[in-house]
Amino acid sequence: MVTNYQEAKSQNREALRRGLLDAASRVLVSEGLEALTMRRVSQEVAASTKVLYTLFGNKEGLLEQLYVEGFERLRRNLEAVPLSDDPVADLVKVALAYRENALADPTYFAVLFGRSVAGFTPSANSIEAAMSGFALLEGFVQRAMEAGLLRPADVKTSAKIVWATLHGATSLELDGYFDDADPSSRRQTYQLAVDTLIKGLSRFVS
Amino acid sequence: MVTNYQEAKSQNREALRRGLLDAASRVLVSEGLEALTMRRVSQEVAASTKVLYTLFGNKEGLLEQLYVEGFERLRRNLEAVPLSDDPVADLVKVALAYRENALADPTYFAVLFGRSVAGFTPSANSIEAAMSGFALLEGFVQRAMEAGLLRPADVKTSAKIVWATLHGATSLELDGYFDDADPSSRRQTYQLAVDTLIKGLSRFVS
DNA sequence: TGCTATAGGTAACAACGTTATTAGTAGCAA
DNA sequence: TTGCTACTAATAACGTTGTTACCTATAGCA
Repeated sequence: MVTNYQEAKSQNREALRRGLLDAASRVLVSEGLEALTMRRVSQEVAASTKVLYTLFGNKEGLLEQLYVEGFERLRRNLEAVPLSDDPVADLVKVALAYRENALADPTYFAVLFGRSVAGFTPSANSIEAAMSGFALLEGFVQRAMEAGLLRPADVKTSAKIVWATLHGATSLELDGYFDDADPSSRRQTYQLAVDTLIKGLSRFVS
Repeated sequence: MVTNYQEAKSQNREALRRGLLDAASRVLVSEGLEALTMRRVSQEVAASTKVLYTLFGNKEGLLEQLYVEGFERLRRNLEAVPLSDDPVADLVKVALAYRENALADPTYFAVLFGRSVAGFTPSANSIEAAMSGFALLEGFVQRAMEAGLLRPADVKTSAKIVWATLHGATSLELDGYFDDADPSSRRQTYQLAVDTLIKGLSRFVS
């Protein structure tokens, strides 16, 4: 039947797409962004570059899929944070998870937020798909605000402020501007940034 | 005399270097990072690419000079902030200037903070030279802290936290994640981020 | 006037993204 | 089985990029 054929074909396509994306991820994480060439990725799966072009269109298309994948990984890592009965403590935990996610795979972080990846800017469509991680952050903020722990304000704006702080501290550290002696003091700087942020958002000052 | 000859030669070299760097700046600002090729820059000054290689070594050398130039521009823009007798208000003004600097020349911002500019990572030497802008920020923080307006803390760490907030909010806006309806609401979001930061750092809560 | 050093132009090389051409394969109908 | 159609992938090529080997020319000096 035609439908089954089409279905099987699209399943094959999906499996192939997934395999190619994983190959690209492997190259990206283990060899860096410079090594992520069409030839390198295709040879990773022992095929020609043509496969990449039929499935992703061009390199920008491949990068866009990696971009979406990177945001999914971020969301999964933020979702893995266990909830307690203290919304503010949970917000701090998710803040730390943001940094951990970036430090675990810095090259992915570069795909998500490195401007200037040769002519790559994610489509509005991809950006929207990527915002689910932000929506998650927004949930944490809303929860703390509804519990009366944060000063009443527009939730979306407050969440943007939270994201900006986490993102700025993480970016500067990854770019080497927090090069204190040891890694633990960098972690402490991040911790203090989060503390300051919470203090600024809090209804009561401790 | 040898010294004069050498001096004249090095002056010429310096003038030439400056001219090439300005040409590269023009291309970068007006045509974007993709257009910044060795051939494009050399044709901007009607010369061959060889000149760029004798003066900068390779493309990474040219990017490194643009990196230093970008941080000097940032420092100049931050220095242009007029001082008042309110250290906290001045800190807010310098915070706004950070954003303005980035929005004025986003491509320069990409050179400074875009990871993944094809294999470009600034040398430790350049990073150090670039930190003068940060030192300036540190001065504003110190002034406000010594006036008793900010909660006593390590000045350098507090300045890092300030920088992280400004940088995060600016980066996310430039990357298109603050795509509210109009630009003025983006400015307001940034303003609120700065307010929250100040509140978190303040000794007294208003 | 020659000698030396060095800077700059030309043309080429290797690697990259991309595509035109070609070959092969799977499904379908006779 | 035998053609026909659609589509996929391999190959080889093209244009552009960073880079360099080779050559030329110019400036200073004896």
